[in-house]
Amino acid sequence: MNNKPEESLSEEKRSLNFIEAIIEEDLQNNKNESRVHTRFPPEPNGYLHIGHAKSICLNFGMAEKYNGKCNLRFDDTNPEKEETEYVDSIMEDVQWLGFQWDKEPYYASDYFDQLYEWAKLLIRKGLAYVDDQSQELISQQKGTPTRPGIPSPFRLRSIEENMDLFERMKNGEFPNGARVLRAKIDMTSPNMHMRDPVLYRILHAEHHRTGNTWKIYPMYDFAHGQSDYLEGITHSLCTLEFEVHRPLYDWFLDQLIDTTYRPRQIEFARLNLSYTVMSKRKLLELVKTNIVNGWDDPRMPTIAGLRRRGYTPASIRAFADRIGVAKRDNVIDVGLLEFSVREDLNKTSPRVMAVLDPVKLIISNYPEGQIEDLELVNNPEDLDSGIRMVPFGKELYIERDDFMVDPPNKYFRLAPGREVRLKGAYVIKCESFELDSNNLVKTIYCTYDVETKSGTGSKQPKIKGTLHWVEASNAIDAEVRLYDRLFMDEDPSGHKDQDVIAFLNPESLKVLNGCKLEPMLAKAEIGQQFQFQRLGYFSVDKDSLKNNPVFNRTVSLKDNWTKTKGQ
RNA sequence: UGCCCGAUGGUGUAAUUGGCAACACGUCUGACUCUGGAUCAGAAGAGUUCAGGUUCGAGACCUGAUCGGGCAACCA
Repeated sequence: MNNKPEESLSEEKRSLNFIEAIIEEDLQNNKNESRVHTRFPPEPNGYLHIGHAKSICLNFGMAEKYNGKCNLRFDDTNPEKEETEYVDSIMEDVQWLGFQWDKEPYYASDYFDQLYEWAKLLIRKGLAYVDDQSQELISQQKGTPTRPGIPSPFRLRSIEENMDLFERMKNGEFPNGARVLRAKIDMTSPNMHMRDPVLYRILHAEHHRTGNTWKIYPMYDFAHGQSDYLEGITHSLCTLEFEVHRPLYDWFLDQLIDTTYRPRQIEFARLNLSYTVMSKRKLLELVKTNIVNGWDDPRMPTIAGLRRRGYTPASIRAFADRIGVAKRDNVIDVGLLEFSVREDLNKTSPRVMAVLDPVKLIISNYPEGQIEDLELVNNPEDLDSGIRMVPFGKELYIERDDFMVDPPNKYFRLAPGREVRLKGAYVIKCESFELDSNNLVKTIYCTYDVETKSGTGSKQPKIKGTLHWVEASNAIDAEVRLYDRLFMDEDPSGHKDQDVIAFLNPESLKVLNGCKLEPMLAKAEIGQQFQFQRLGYFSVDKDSLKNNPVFNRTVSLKDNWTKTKGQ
């Protein structure tokens, strides 16, 4: 596990976040035998995104830090939305991030029998009843946050009748929506969740694991706390919107369990990222409407998308570490995520030469037909990475951006009469250039000075600019995909009157063909990562073909020139 | 107009029993550089939403207000 940034952060005396403070207090008080057992409880109804990554790092992180355990539990109580495809992707993503759950993955559906028994216990205790009313009626009677609700006419049904009806619900005697099982709590509670919440609904649907054995399914509230209890969870971390559910979480446990052991729900603020949408519903919509190419489209904030984009597990963990946890709403600058990958990739990825927008450069005084192999350092940040040979010759490609016919004086690159260093090769001087019929530069003619050869050359003049290049006859062609933020608005979901679609960035994907790469890249394998010198970090996409590798730009290098240029 | 949360530089997070606000990203200088990257050195930027109160002393405690978020799915 590459966790250098994490290490360096934790070496300093880091103050505790509010969850760590609670855990340490519990530990001191010997609460729950001083165990720490957390869980990551996704619903398998979509792919995990960077917001889940925060939760994963938190839950598994707390377990690691306090020598505890962390379960993976699928919260699969709604068969209509859940699929095994999602279960698989979630397991893959959690492991890819570098975490391993305790024992086997668990499922709320593992507890359906126990939950059913508990529901009957509630009925026997006179704390639950079957309501025959329609959804609309129940919702009307619920009142509003400012107005108390009124009791259902079925609230006073006998225990026997409730038991009978509930069993028949279970047996599938009634159609969807005909009846529900409700807790009998308080229809006037200021907390809407305590106004006789629904415990079970009738759903004639096939469940991804239990198939057709169940005709009734528990609601989240009736399943979550009890599942925590059954798994021995001590600290049940969830996001802020569940804060008002906590009294109910505790109420069920108090009614159903008589041990002193209790899991405790603690809420934290979910992650928001600028220029990004995070709701599963909206992400699903992007996928379904083909605005992006699937859940793992590199523009998606999904873990699968980030992975395909070239983000590393270590960089995401470092990111999660840096953003911290608290209870106030927050919007993290995507720049911080980008910083985290750059930081990681800078130390680990080999440098290579790639010209994305090639223009031909001819060195007039270089021997015709001569090719020489030059030694290039693979990664100056990691001397163990060694060197490689790169062919150099009379005809090269350089980046179109690296030549200007009439440059401003702060331009350190090539221009008529100016000198520049070719990375790892020679200093060249531009003598002339040729335009095509569209007035675009077609060929640049230079001369070189043999004496200036990198490393061995006797002349090492001070030269401001260094360009990357690729020798023409040995270059391989590639497709390069440049990604930009998917949305142009800082807070695309923050507009009540407009859908996020209105803020899509039309230039979020630019596909470049005919890019020229140094020959060793022909052997690059899917998922491999490189720094294209002076351009950014790129990783080999799964769409790559034998003779047409495809590279995704993970993130560009920081670039002061674009900044100066823009001023 | 009910209940529950929250409020600290541009953005996040910190300040352990109250002792004159720290760290990271970003921004701006400068050095260095065969990546306008990295690295290194430095700077600017908040007096902690507001008003009262407790105290020798409050970002921390109390009261009230303001602002923001959440809660009325047979979703999670």
